Amino acid sequence: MSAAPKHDVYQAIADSSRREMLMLLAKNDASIKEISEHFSISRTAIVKHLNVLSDANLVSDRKAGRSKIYSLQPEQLAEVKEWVSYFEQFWDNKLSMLRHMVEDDGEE
Amino acid sequence: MSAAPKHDVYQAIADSSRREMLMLLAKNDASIKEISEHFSISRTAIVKHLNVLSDANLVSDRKAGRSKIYSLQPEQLAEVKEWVSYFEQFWDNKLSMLRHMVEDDGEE
DNA sequence: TCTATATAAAACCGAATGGTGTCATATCAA
DNA sequence: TTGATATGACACCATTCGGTTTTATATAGA
Repeated sequence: MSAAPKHDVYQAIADSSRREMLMLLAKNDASIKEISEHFSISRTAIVKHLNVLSDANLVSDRKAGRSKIYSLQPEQLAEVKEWVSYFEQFWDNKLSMLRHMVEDDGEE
Repeated sequence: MSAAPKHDVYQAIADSSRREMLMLLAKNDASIKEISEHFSISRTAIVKHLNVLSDANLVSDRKAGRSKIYSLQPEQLAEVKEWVSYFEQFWDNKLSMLRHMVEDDGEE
């Protein structure tokens, strides 16, 4: 039922600036201007990155006066987690066993 | 000490063909030809993808007669897992708490 | 109303990406 | 040796990506 993302989450997190933006938004919601202050690239470039994150449903935004506030929407990251989890058995058995034990409550 | 990857792991897994290749190699080592048979794109394209995976240290290869056999080398995926884990608290507290408990043995 | 502020929108650019096809080389097997 | 097989190495192509600058619009406040 979730909107089909134009950019998928893997593509969205492929860029380190975008990963930093997600980390930033994990701490606090922020306007475009506030986000820009943490990076050396232009505001336009920031907005493009935010659009990619938005297309991948990793952030949401709301208007507030003349600013646009972005919020983290991390649910889609669960997909990445799931995918990577498949490989956990190859480097850490203890953890993947625990995961199986714990995660037995409503997976599809 | 690990060789500095030219392509990073996030970029490597951004492409769905490359993710499929990793899944494939998780089941069995495979030659370029064998891998190619699972995809509709050209062998040349396959090789390029494998080079990206190799640059990111996600696969290794060995020569065997006239074939080149690729193996999964999943250690670098731990980095992705770690990064995504930071966000787990936002959608699953139980798991991230457990992770902290279990993972307390030698994380530098 | 006027001005400063925050964002939007568009055109442009070089480099990287994902793909192709062609030709060359190495190796196995008759 | 010869032919088929598996890979390597190029050159080429269209599109996307990450970035820029410029111009326009909306809103808050004095």
